[in-house]
Amino acid sequence: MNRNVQPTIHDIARELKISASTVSRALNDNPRISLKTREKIKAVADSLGYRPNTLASNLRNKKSNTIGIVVPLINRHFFSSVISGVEDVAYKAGYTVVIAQSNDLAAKEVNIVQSMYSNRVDGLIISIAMQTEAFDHLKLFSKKHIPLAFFDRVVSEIETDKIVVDDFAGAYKVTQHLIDQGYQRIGHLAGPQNLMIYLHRKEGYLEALKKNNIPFDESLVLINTLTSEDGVTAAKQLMSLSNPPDAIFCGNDITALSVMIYLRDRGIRIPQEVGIVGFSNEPYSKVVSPSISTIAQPGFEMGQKAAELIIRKIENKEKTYQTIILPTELIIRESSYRGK
Amino acid sequence: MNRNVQPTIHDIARELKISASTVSRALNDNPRISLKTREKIKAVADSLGYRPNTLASNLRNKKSNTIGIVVPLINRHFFSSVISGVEDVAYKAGYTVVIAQSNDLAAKEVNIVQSMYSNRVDGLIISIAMQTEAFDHLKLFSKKHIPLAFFDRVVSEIETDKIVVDDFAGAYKVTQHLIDQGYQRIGHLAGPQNLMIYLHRKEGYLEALKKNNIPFDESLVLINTLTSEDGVTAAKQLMSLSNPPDAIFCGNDITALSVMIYLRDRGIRIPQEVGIVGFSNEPYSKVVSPSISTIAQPGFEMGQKAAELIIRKIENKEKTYQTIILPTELIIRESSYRGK
DNA sequence: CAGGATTAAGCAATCGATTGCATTTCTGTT
DNA sequence: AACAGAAATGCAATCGATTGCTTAATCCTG
Repeated sequence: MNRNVQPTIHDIARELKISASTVSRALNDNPRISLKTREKIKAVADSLGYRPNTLASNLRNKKSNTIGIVVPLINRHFFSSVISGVEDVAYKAGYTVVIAQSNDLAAKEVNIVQSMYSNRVDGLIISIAMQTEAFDHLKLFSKKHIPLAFFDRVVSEIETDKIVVDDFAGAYKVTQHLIDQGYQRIGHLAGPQNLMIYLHRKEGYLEALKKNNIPFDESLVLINTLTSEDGVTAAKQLMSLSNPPDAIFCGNDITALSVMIYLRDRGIRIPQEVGIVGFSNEPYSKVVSPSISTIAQPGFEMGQKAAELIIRKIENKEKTYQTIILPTELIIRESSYRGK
Repeated sequence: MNRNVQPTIHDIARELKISASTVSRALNDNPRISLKTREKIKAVADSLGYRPNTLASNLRNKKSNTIGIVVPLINRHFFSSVISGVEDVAYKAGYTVVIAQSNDLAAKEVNIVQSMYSNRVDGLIISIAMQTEAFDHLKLFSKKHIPLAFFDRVVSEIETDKIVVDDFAGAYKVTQHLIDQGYQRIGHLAGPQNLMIYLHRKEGYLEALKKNNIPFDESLVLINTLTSEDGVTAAKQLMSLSNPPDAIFCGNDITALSVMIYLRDRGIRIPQEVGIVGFSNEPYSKVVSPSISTIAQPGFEMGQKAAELIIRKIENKEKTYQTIILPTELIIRESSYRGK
């Protein structure tokens, strides 16, 4: 009954007894077609409810006007902020954004990236999964000269655009802050050291200790995957040391929160007895009690920058790669402030 | 220098001196092609680094294997959870997810939806913008028989699949809870009444009052857009009444939090003097102090359900429309618990 | 070993939009 | 009226994968 079919330029052409090429040109406002016919064609297009088939256009033009973005987990404030930033810029520039989440699984990441390649995305923005340690799926993009940009969790062995925050400086700042507050034995929950961000955070921490002549105690640094549960496990381990820490720099706010709750439930006063700082400034860190000191990362801006960079590459306005290091901001809150 | 070109089935065909159709069939494991040639072809495909061009395939098959999802704001826990759920199911079923955010602007929503149509998404999942009041852009989908599903913020005048939570029951439960706790004058911050969710929440609230023979006082119900700022403004207005409320049912957790902070800063004790409840169970609601009582909405599950429904429609396994009403859960926390 | 049955593979059109080159139509001039 | 030159439009191939219909190759059996 109902015509399910979607009209094409040929339908418009038939209606007006002209050729499809004229219709195509008219709809693209090509001056080769007289204004009069152009208007006539557009009127018919409207009346038929014509909408260009982007697929066909993309195939012919070898351009999908699509940017892919791969994140470990969409449902995470930092990442959804980045996506939001990418979408914001991409939309304004006429690009569609395709998203996928790796769930921090290397295997899924490989699949996703290959599927994005098959979908012929014009560019790919990615923050790699925790487990990812082989990069052939990503090298494919650079090999084929398809623009690729990393953000946050970057791969150092692939030369391309990168947007990161200054993790080292952030970690240094936050550690120095703990020291300024009079904390003496500062522990650190670090993330997987194959990821630069966590390595840099640990290095910033170590550097701050060194600058302040605080001896490094290996037993105070624990490496795990920084889940909520990891935080509890680590807190248990740290506090059962014969000489437990009086402050803990957690690799992210998720562990900072779970560590804090664990300590609180054990009757340990924060920040009086133990100081806690996190990293990332999750929305809840500001409103929990005590509120959590942390390092703010400009997620939305990272997304915007990543999108801008990749679009410049796609449109060939830029040839050279750059690494943009965005500044972080130390946010001092209750969990580490003893009024000094 | 470097061949930037991506090999096609024709390249494989030329290599083996066979026809492209055979290659196509072989790669799709069509039994019409002998196992021997199939393997030969796959080997060559591998060695050339062949990846099918999904664009071409989609054009020919009139199917994009893509599902569009439009949300007001990606960067919002409930919505990113839904997206995550959609992505989860879609990925497993071989679909790509295209996202866009309307920023709660009707005009942007219209643009996005039209662009998704042009991109020939196989189905569209959407939660409409607050301001959206005309629905021609969405009717386009139902008119063309392209599967469409609403979640959360649905349009009642379009008949299609819908996934909502039981806002009425949730609001009833949470209001009844306040009454059980001994609160007598219960105010309500409501959202725009053109959106069913907010209308239903208000109705659930009214019904609970009625069932408990509590007279309805119009001055206790304020309608706004439920931003953080709206919460403060509303709290000010409510508390300056000659007979202010002793409890406030906020239309979402965002306003619940801002109302709570406003009251706290004015020295009003929560829950002793004023009880607060929210709606949506944002991640921070559990960890703020006092923690906020709220209604949990299963965002991830909504996304999964929406994806399942729309995929069934896309693949023609289901003809009839359904409205799935997911149950909500009342989570009683400190902000409204006086130990009764 | 002929001839039908079976198996394997190729031809060419198709999806819808785009574009280089060719053709038609119009305009103005002598 | 005829014609050059400009203006307007059309033809047909292309992008890469798919598929109905044929054709070619191989097999089997009397």
